[in-house]
Amino acid sequence: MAAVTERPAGLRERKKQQTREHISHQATRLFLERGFDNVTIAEVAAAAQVAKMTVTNYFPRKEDLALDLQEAYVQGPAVTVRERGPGESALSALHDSLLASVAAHDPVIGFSGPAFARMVAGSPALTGRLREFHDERERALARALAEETGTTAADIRPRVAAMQLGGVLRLLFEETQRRTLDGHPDEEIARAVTVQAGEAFALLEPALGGYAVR
Amino acid sequence: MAAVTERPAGLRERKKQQTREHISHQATRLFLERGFDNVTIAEVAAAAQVAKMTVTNYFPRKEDLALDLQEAYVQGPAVTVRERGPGESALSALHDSLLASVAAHDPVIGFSGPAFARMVAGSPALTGRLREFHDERERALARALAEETGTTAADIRPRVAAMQLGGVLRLLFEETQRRTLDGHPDEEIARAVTVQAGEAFALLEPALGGYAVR
DNA sequence: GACAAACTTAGGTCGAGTCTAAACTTATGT
DNA sequence: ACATAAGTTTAGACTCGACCTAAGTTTGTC
Repeated sequence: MAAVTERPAGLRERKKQQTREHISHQATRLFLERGFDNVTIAEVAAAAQVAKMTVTNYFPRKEDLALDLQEAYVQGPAVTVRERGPGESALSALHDSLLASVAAHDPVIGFSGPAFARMVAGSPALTGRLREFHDERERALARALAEETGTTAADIRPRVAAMQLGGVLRLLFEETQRRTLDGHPDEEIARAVTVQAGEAFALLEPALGGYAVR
Repeated sequence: MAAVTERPAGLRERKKQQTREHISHQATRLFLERGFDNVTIAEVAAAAQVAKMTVTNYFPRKEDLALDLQEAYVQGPAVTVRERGPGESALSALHDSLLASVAAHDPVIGFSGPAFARMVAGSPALTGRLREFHDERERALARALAEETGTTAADIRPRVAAMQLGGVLRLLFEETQRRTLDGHPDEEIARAVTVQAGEAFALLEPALGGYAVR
């Protein structure tokens, strides 16, 4: 049986990856300097020395030039739930995973630095895109919970659970961003958010502590 | 003391209101006929016999031409919580209010008819705007809960509660829309959603049954 | 080295959103 | 009733993101 995931990694693939990163890097630099809405795709293309069309080929939407955490952000919680150990609830798996990310100052949960936070907060297009990510994330989590608890597709239970769990993660993300905008250092934010995470997950405990225990 | 809310209702005000409704009516008609993304603002302006600029004066974003339920949608739950009777929890007030809206086939909670549901589902711009509404709604609800329980602004408790309560309302809205898209009659949908509402609110009962009791 | 496949490029179109200056309409003061 | 101020509508131009196409360039393969 051939390894399907193995990549030949030809010259073309490497060049594409390089071009993609080069464009993304130039774009991020410009966005942080001058704000997302004050930079046009044409300027990004000029800075990266490619055609406008090449930029939009790699990044169909302008927002994707600034937010390339999509995959990790959307799939993270669903993966955490699927990969948790035996005897563990979805709730505690997500709590543990979050605490680890907080301790590591993971950008995916909001530790993106003040400049990035300002860029996002200052652009309706970016906050809108972030909302889409939250939405997809909740749906991915709902699927993970539904397929595990083996209920029918119409059952609302896993969706309510995913809404609450994803919702708490979202609130803590927003909290991290807000404190970053206020100029607090990551260490201090990590301590505060750890406490808030404890409070928030404790509030879900009565409803979800016994749900989805493997 | 003069009644500040009283309006002179001059000719100018009346004409503006008329124009606004006329534009909105023509727009909705065109959108339902041909789909939101297949109608341009210029066409709406032509149908209403005004200048393009007049359309965008009244409706800064194109999506607002189709979604004029904003105010009721966003403020509804916060108002319900503020106006509930003594001894009642926020949870049960919202549950009761929702059941009444379901029984009345209220468009604001998703009973908008198949054509409207198709229009919304078929347009990323509209679903995105709806997400913004959900967001504002949750924040309005969080404010109502926070000012009542008298906690500090940094306290995460009311935000978690608003996330859970607003989230359930959102899930039930989506469920109503989904069933409408599937072609089921309102009566049947109302019965099914009433049951699901019971299940969903019951799931929040352990966490929120004793919270925000007036 | 030739050919096919994949990628990049220039140039154009469309539509939403914004701006401005001028025309028009309603309200107000004498 | 008239003049003038204040508010509204209008045409036209402009920017930008998104999409399309046809031609050109690079990479992979035989």
